[in-house]
Amino acid sequence: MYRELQQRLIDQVKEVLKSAWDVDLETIAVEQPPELKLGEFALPVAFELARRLRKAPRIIAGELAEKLSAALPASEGFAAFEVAGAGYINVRLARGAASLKLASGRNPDTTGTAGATEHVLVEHTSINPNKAAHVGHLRNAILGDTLVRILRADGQRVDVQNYIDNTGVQVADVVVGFVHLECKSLVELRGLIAAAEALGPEAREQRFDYLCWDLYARVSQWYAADDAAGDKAEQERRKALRYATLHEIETGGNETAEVADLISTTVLRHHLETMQRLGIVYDFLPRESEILHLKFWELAFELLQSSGVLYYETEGKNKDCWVMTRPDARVTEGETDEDAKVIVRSNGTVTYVGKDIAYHLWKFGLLGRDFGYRRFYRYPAHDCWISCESGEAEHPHFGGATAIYNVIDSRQSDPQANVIQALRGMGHAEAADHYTHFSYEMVALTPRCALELGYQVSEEDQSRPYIEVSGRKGFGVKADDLLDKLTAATRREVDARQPERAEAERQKIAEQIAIGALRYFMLKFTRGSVIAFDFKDALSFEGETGPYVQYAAVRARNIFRKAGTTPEAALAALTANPDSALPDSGLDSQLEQADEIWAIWLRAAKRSLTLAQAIQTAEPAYVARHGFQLAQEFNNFYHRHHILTEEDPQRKAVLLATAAIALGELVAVLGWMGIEAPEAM
RNA sequence: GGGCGAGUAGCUCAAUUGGAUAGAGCACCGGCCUUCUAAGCCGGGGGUUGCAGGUUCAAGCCCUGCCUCGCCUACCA
Repeated sequence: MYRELQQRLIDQVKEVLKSAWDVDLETIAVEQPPELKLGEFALPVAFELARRLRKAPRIIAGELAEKLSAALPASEGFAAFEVAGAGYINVRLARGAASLKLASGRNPDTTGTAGATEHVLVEHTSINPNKAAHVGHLRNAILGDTLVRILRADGQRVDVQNYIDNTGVQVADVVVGFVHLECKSLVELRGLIAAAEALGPEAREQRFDYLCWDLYARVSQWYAADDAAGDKAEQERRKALRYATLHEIETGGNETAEVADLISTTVLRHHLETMQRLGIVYDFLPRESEILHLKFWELAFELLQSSGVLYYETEGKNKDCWVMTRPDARVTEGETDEDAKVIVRSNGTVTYVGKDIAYHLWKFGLLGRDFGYRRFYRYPAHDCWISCESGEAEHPHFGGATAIYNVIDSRQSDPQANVIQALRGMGHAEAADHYTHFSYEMVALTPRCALELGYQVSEEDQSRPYIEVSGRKGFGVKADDLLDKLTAATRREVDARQPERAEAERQKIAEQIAIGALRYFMLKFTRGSVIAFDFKDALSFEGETGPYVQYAAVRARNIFRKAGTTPEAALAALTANPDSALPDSGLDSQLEQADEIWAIWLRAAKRSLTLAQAIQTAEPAYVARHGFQLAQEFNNFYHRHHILTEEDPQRKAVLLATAAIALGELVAVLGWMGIEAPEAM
């Protein structure tokens, strides 16, 4: 609602400027005064006009305020226009009227920026299926899932994809590990997996993706051939084995490929289970194996050639390669562009970026070919599909999106830019414009955390603020370990605070709080900052944390339970009495007198503004902050006003309605972040 | 060398994208549980926003030049 009033104000300011002074301004800055008592909007526009109109800002502000006051009557919700400071115009809302609107449910989520016609495709998680998920993958999945939730809250149609690179070198490395280091046959591997699965989810360390974690690190070490048997020749032999294995996997139809498929599929299932613990689900899992076998690249190659995006290099270091000019390249006429991006190598094989271009043509429905589909994983509410060469006859259609978001860390910004450049070069400007690389910085470990986990940390690394996580080195915090640790910590608290509750209930609450803590932790940082992970911060449940926000919601719920009423009834009671909106009546005067009560209504009114900002800037941290601030305001309100013992019925009605609005807003915002408000804490 | 990101309180981070006195959390110090749950509330100290210029009525934010750190920049995927 705040957003709509802000837009109304901007439009009116433009109109007044035009009619009174014949001034056109592109943008009108609107902000909020530093203190709530000064008003809800502040216009600094008079400063901008001072020179132009040859008048002091305060004079202009006074004249403008008067004209706005006449043009925007109280019936629209604006109560006063006041000149303040050196020339600001502060705008006050009619608090009672605004609150009544909110109480009657006129506070839409949707921003109206995209509309329901947009078909959005969000890709996130995309973990190489060769080892257990770690804390870095959690940031990706939580950011991606939250993006999906806020886009859906905005009314957009969103499909969620998790890309699976099941034929890449990372999977090949684990295949080399099982086949050549562990000397396991396909049959033996099947037995090993069955045995590991039979131990159940409690035997974390024996779980297959955990075994792969260790093996992957061992293989990476083994390639270096700096062990006893190793020399230069041995190193070459091992490297050759690596690429031969990769080649067999890419080609398919052999036992090596079957081993790879078994490994990647098993690990993938564990990733889906891990993410499901956090409430993260997917609609479709496109795999690289199908991009290869269904010849997506061959089609894309023709399109790239005919559009002139790719050209055959005849000279220089990229001789005999098909290359592409980089987006920011400065190419001089007649000279060889040595900096060009190689898409097809001189041996005829295609690079990762090439395959990615083909895949993205499919995403926008520009390739002219589709995957086969079959059901792969069952969620309580829906099926998750996976790509295959020829699948089920009846299936949903994925791809053909009008806008896409790729949640991928900032290290991939270069290849991402290459894909966008290719789309643009092929004449798909529309697609390129709606391609968002949702970029974020990595999660690293603090040196203290690394030492705590028992890793060897060099002197140099110890002096750094953080150390990069590395799957190759087996260096990192596994997602399930972190979740287990968090849940154990929340469970101890819940056991102490809620001893009378049943075991199953306590466990459920503990898990909800653990998820709240983890998801909020990953969302509170803006995308551009590296998260230096530390158990001390992640296991904190006080201050700016998920549990803090959850606790505020639980407190609000307790009020209604003990009062024997519901939030809906409290809001209905408020709106049932139309006189309450009049000045000097209960509602308006109470809100005027108590900024800490009004603060909650105002925060609730900013719902769509927050959503719009979060979407426009692709920054979920705005949502996290909005939730935290609301929780702070609610806790403040909670302490100052004791609702159940309030004797004045009119006053009690306002306080109850305020709690109702706070609760509704807290639950909604937590929902955007994929966090539940527990029954008790 | 080029590209991207970061540099703000002791620590971890914000700052409505150029606006009023740069804000939170943690840590530290001091108060508040016979109350709708203290996973909470109130108060306190703590800042030359990496450095130097510039643009502007107004700069943490924009421009120029430096400094420090991280990532990317391969016919790896």
